[in-house]
Amino acid sequence: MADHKKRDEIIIRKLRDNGHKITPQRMAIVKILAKSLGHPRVEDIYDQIKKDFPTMSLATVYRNIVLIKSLGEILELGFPDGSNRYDGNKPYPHPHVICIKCKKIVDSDLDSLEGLQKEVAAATNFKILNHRLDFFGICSNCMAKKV
Amino acid sequence: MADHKKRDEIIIRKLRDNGHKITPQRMAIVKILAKSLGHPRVEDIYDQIKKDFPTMSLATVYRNIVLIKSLGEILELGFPDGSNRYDGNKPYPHPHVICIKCKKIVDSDLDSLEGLQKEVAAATNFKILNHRLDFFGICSNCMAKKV
DNA sequence: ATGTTAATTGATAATTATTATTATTTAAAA
DNA sequence: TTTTAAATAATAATAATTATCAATTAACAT
Repeated sequence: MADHKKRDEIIIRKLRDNGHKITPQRMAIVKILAKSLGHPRVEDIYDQIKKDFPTMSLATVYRNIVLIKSLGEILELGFPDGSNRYDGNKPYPHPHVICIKCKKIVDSDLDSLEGLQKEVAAATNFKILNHRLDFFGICSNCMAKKV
Repeated sequence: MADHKKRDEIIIRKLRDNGHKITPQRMAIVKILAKSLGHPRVEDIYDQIKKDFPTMSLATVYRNIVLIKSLGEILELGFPDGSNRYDGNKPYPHPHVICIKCKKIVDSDLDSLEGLQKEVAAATNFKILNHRLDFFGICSNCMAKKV
């Protein structure tokens, strides 16, 4: 919880340092991004905030996500099915494990892929800047259901 | 080239075996998927085929991609920016190296991630079925340009 | 505290990629 | 050939995101 508060503050400071105003809507979006552990979608964020800001526009959520993303403070996870989710707590690339049944996303604690990355860079002559690794499968919960 | 021809035939046979008709449009789509090494987009396929079939409908391209994908004969690469590309030659998961400037996609010859996959499965208690690994960077060509 | 101003917002239109619909055509089997 | 279910072309519908623009407001300077 102390961590989440810190994430808020880090993101807000970054916004201020870059000359952006802190509106109540923006603050609310940052707080949700910082505290939610479940990789929320735009709609999840929108729905949550509408409780406090019934007039909140969906466009405002999109705009702020673009902004905060451009500052490097959230990680955008675009999936093959076209859906997007956001991680406001670990804004750097890290492997995810995704349940194809319940759509739950779990962060993996795998060591970094630096070794692989260097290998690939050498083989392809690319300057590698970023990577993305997802594992798709079925979580133990959904497995137990055996539907 | 013999390889490409073989890919054609493999996909066509798979279609026949599953009771699908081989129309000229379908054949053309398969041929392009089988011979193009550049991970074409739907539009690329559409544009190429329109040379031979000026009345080809875009929907036909989509329909056939869905079909061939459902037979496991092409790999769909949905990217974080929402774009989709298709690989008709290596329909199983393999790492890609993508240039963020010129959008070129190179197949990596990395060994499989089976080790990692097992590690992740054990740590998360998931049954892992699939994975996706992309490296993003700048290719040597774009690097040289130094724009 | 108040005024000023550029940034931000809300509302909604536009865009883009994909999917659905439907009348027509056609590949493949009888 | 004839038959028929599958496939196609044309286009409408959908869904997610982005653009537009008039109205509002946070932050700074009085």
